[in-house]
Amino acid sequence: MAKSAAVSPANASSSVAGALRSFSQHLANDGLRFTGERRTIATALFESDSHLEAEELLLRLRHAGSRVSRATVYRTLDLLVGAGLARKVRLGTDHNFFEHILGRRQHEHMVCIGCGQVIEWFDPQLARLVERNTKEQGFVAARYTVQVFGRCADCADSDT
Amino acid sequence: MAKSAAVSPANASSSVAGALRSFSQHLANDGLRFTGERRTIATALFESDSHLEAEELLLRLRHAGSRVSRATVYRTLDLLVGAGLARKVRLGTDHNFFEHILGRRQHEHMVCIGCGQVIEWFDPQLARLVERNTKEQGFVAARYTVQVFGRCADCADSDT
DNA sequence: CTGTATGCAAACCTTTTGCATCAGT
DNA sequence: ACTGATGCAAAAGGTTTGCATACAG
Repeated sequence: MAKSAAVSPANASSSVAGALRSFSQHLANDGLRFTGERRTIATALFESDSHLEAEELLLRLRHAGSRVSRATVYRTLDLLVGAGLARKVRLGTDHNFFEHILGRRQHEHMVCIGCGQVIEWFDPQLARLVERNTKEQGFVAARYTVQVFGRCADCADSDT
Repeated sequence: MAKSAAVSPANASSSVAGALRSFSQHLANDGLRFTGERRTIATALFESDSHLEAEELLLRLRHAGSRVSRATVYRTLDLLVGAGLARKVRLGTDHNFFEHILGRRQHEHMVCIGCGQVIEWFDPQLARLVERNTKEQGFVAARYTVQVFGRCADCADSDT
């Protein structure tokens, strides 16, 4: 699927390049190196159009002929999160998902407990609501996540 | 701390009894047994005034002289969640917390990344917001959780 | 009595880590 | 060259499971 220097999501390719540049700079700022493995992993995440688990990402890279190790995948994903270029989210399972942040506004997830489908949603009022409640406590929020579990339209229909 | 048939949170003792009754009925409905271990574990959770990890609960029971096994603690906590008497929440760490639902309205959590303190909060608009957004997708929500991470008032102050 | 539940310890699974080797800068 | 990065495999840590034994209904 993902070739070495893939072209993929056409309209996103320029932002992928920009994100890689940004990642590289973040690394340099911290005296860290922009290695081939890091570029490969970051690219795979940036080109993915939704949340991805570490194992799935590793599999894709392996299928594409890359020899990166599982450890490096985890280490790099953490670096991406630290650089503010990705987000780590829990969706009810026992492992994490990662999703890049490429100019998309923050969104939350609805997880269907019937078919596993994940729907992204956004409500401008949510941030305000969180802001209001944290401020009330003198709490300085850095980030927040919302997960809704239930049944999607299709699965709800088949409930008779 | 928690004696065998402790008196504890005075004002809650009657609801603890009610919750135990409810648990017992749920079990009976499913052809399951209300064993001594299940009563012990459920009581410990019901008497706890906030979120508790399985390991901490096990420790408390052991200190109180109980011989329940870790496996039974996990199995029983899951039963309680299934019975709608408890909630399993993730607060950023790699393990779950459990909190009983004894007539308290649903609340969300703010976790301080400085001192680990967890603040509970509630906003009547939140449920409406979630409801509105799920309905928009034809999604039937069963439950939702919100976690906010940041620095509490004290920790924010010590940031210079 | 019958079928569940328990305890124990081993298994699981994702994520992390130690260490020798490799490669950016 | 210097120092950080990688791969491998083992360790970790919370949670689950298989199985023989022990009880609730």
